[in-house]
Amino acid sequence: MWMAELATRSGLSVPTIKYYLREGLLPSGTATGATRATYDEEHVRRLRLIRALTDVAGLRLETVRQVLEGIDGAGSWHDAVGSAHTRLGSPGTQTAPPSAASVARVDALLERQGWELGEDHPQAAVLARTLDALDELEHPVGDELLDLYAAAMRPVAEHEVSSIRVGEVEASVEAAVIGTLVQEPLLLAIRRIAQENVSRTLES
Amino acid sequence: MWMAELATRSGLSVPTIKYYLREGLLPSGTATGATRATYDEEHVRRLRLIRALTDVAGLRLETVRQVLEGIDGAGSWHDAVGSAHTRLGSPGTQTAPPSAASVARVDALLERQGWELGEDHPQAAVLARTLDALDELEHPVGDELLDLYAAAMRPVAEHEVSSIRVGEVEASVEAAVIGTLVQEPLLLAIRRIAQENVSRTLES
DNA sequence: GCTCCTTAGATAGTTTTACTCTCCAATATT
DNA sequence: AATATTGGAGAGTAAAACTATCTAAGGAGC
Repeated sequence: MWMAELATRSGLSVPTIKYYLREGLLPSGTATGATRATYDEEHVRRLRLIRALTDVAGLRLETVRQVLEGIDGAGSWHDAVGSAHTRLGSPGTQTAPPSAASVARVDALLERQGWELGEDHPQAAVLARTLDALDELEHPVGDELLDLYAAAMRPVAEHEVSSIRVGEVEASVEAAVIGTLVQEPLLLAIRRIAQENVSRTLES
Repeated sequence: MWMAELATRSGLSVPTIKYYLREGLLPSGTATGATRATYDEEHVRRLRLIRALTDVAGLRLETVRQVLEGIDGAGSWHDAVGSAHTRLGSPGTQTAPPSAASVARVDALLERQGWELGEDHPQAAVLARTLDALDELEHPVGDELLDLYAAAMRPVAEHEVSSIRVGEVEASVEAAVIGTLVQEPLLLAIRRIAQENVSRTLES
């Protein structure tokens, strides 16, 4: 298909797609001359993934680019998710290093849960920095809440990982990123709904 | 304290604080003349909350402003969280209305869980739109995953809500917003760490 | 072959968000 | 009285994500 069809199929404008090509988010089509190129279903899928990662998961384009590079270079679920997590850092703009106390608390959590993580893992840093932020707000969270979160996420993670590992590795690498990033709003929305219902029950 | 001290105490620059004042994110200090005003601890707290909501929870300033208005006007946990959720919509930029099929699936989920929610609740819309997005990515999620998420979030929500209701209502309204929004990265980071560990276990 | 239309590729312009800077007159401080 | 700081207002800036324009080269229809 040509550019015009790619635009209608993906629901994006031609200038936007050109912009994504320039930014390295979308691979070039197959050139059929100096001013012509054809695109395939893979390009449509890629565009839909880009929009899901920006609109649904709330990632910035630069982060999307790095995540996509990770997809293209990964050889397994573990690779893909690890790569995505490495690029992600935090959802916000935090960059300051976490306090030693919070890092120790995260290490203790991993120890209690029997979880292993490489040195300087970005999610561990996010965890520690968020603990710092909550302390500064005079709203510290206890280890029991962290353990509760871990206990809640363990079966979720088990189901999510195992449900993806049925297909072949190549396709499942993309599925890994979708399962991790695009499903996040699902989990958060359900948490918020649950909170409101608990709150309503206690109120009356 | 004066502006200069407020700046050092909050870690923000004077122009940034002036900007927040202009944008209605921070209430004015007590004027002691035409060109002087004093600020108190409440201002320091408010600034720290603003930075946590932007840097940690990833909210835009306009959303922060609406959430803060909700805090100031709320009379209970339920009010505060409900107001925050109303302003939030989705983390990304989604605005299109969800499909009828997804809305029906969300209604069925609420029914199965015994949860009630007002008409057109924003989190229900986020849920439905995310289901649509996952369908378009040819990565549909089943009702069993939604139920698993709900089962995982139920005890989490119960703990979070009940642990806040110990103090008086006034202060707990702010705690409600912090507990909901600022703790989100904690939950997501722990989910990602859990996923990596499950993945590592299955890999070897 | 000729005309018209679309396209690749490049450059420049726009919009939004979140600041950051500059002024000015009025105070405080010294 | 001299100097420094502040409140308030307006303009300027930087980054992100598009959006528009331009040019020359094809290709499609006649």
